Amino acid sequence: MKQNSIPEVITKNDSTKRHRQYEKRLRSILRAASQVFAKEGFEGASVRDVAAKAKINLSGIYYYFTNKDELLYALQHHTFSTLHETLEGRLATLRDSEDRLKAVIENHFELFAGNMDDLKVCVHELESLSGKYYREVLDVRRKYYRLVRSVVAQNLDGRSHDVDLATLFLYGSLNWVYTWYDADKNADIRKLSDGLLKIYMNGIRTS
Amino acid sequence: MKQNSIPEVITKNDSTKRHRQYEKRLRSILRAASQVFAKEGFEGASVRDVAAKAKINLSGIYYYFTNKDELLYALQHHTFSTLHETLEGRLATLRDSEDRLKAVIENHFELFAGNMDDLKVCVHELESLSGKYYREVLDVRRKYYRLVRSVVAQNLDGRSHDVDLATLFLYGSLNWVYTWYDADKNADIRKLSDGLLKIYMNGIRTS
DNA sequence: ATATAGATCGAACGTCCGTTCTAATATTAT
DNA sequence: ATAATATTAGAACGGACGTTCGATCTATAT
Repeated sequence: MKQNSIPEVITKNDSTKRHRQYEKRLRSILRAASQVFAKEGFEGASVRDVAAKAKINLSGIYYYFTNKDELLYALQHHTFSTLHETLEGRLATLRDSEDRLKAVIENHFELFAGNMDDLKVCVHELESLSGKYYREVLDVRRKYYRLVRSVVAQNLDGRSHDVDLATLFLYGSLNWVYTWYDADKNADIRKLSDGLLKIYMNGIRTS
Repeated sequence: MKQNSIPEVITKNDSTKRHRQYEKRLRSILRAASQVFAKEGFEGASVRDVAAKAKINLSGIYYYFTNKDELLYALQHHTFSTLHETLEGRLATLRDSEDRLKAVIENHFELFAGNMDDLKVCVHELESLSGKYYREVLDVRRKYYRLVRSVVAQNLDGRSHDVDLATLFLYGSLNWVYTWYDADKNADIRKLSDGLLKIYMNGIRTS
């Protein structure tokens, strides 16, 4: 039943009991990998740790994934794709430029709050892959970047800001969150979103 | 001649030839470590790589540093201290709140441009140390954070922003720079500083 | 019930890593 | 010159790591 080397691409909608078991295991491994990578870093984490957390034998991992890199690849590809897709979904119904910028920020923060480990691994291990894996993840990242950039550009319209610079500053605020966010202290995600939106739109001068 | 286990704290101003040689070697090792850690990540980098880049024997490293962690500690402690000290120096003569905020941003970006590897290692390996090493670096980071925070607070004065949130968003923009900065493309550091200052102060709405 | 393919497991291999130990060399002090 | 000390060098250790392999177990199909 083992399929493609790229787990995202599910071959057939084979909904046998076996297939469902397979997918369940695969997801549980990815969840374990996400937790371990987030805690130890990709290089510092061992496949043995992932196996232990997923309650599977070490070699069992290699039945589902061809190597350690592919674990990170699957994680990053899936998470960045989700980030991009959910944002596209939100933007589809919005026309007002400020609403769209708000959607960008809320989408990022809400997805982060719901998948802290995933987002942290994505943001912190940007350079841990290489070759084909790296390039494919980079493609998705670029798609997401372009989408965010287009929303920023729409808000900038006519003003003398460098679009990429403005986008990257926003990116920084969004991505840095994993280093300080505390689920207890910063429970209210909407407050974070509003705070950033206000500052980014109007600056810290306005109240 | 080997001194304290914490290289920052130079014991005596022993200016013998030997001592000067010792310090030179020590700095060359730190520079090598900075380059290797920036490229491979702290966990991914090997002490052998650092030794090779510093053109010293592997065991030579252990004459100057007690272990690999101490290399990172020395690097981070020194760089964060510098960041803090240079900012304090700049702020000493400035009273206007916007000027002071500008100093924060310029200080960070200029120091980054001049020591890309150091800053990257500092920002990217925030969690790679533990125990005493971690705590001591954290102390310096906190000092720097408080200083930046106080400048932000001064600019916020009376307005309904959360001071920590506002500081952390600024932090994000500042620290994220290592992921995208290209010395050729973004040669003009002052342009970066001005761009961020404008956005952070006035938002993207104003031209 | 038996055959077949899917899934799990235990054990091992080769490699690289951080660190240490001891000997050798270079520099300074007497 | 000789002794003392600072520094470098080479070799090795024990352990952890990613990965592989063949055996074994399990579920499905006939």
